[in-house]
Amino acid sequence: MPELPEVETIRTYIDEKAAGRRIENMIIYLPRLIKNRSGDELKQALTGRRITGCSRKGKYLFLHTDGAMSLLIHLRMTGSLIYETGKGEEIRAQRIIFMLDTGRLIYRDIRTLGCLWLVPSVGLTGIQGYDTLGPDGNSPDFTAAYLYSKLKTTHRKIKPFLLDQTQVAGLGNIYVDEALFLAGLRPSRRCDAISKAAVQRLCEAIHTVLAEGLANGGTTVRNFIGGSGKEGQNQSHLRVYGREGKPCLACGTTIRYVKLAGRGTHYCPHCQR
DNA sequence: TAACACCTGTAA
DNA sequence: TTACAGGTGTTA
Repeated sequence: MPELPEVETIRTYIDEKAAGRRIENMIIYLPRLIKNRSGDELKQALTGRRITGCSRKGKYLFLHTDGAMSLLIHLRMTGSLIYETGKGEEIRAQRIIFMLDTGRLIYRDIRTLGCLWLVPSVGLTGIQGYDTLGPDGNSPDFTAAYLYSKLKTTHRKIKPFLLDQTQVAGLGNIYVDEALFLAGLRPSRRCDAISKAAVQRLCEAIHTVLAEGLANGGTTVRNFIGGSGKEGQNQSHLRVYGREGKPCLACGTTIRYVKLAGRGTHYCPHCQR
């Protein structure tokens, strides 16, 4: 479920449930998900450590421990984290289980595209995608002035630019389509051809759609996600994503679906220019 | 910058 | 059977 609002929803939940818990053992069903260590090395480094909290940057989760090393997690397409107490049913597609002093933390992932890394608890992680993240799209650092300075120097199309995590972190396919609709911009618009006024609208639109997603506990599409206890509610608030063939909520024009930069893309041909 | 690769599951 | 899916790193 992984764009910024979904990852942040999981972060809140995990921070609440797992902070203060001690890792007593680990069951690693799929060690290849751990990208920079063997399963045994991960187990060695984390067993006996206490989880001190969970933070997030972009779409990455950082599970902090009281030891020298901590755990960095990227959920990719279908990863999720679940905290369980008691016996419980076996969860489908569980890939790694952290047995805690109270309950257990389960990394679940249907498509197994997710990534976990053992990283230093302090300082740079050495993980390229993480260390090079741009400002979070919902942070005060992500301003219209920043965005304009980046856009004016590149001829890329705006949608792939916004998906580039080194420019702005946390946006994915859903929230980019939603933000471009709110800003009235075609996904194929060239970055250097967007006016200052439109950049202002786009910056505000990004803050708006991320805040909405967060307020609604994230977006849940395709029932197999679920995960962190409860599903999000933002799917019923989407304006264009998944609405191809349906009327635009603003003007009634049929929402169009095209492929852009390899991603399914939804827009209103009348409202977005 | 586009295609492909990594995977599994579901819907057309 | 095929296309597609909330992502991203590598390769042509």
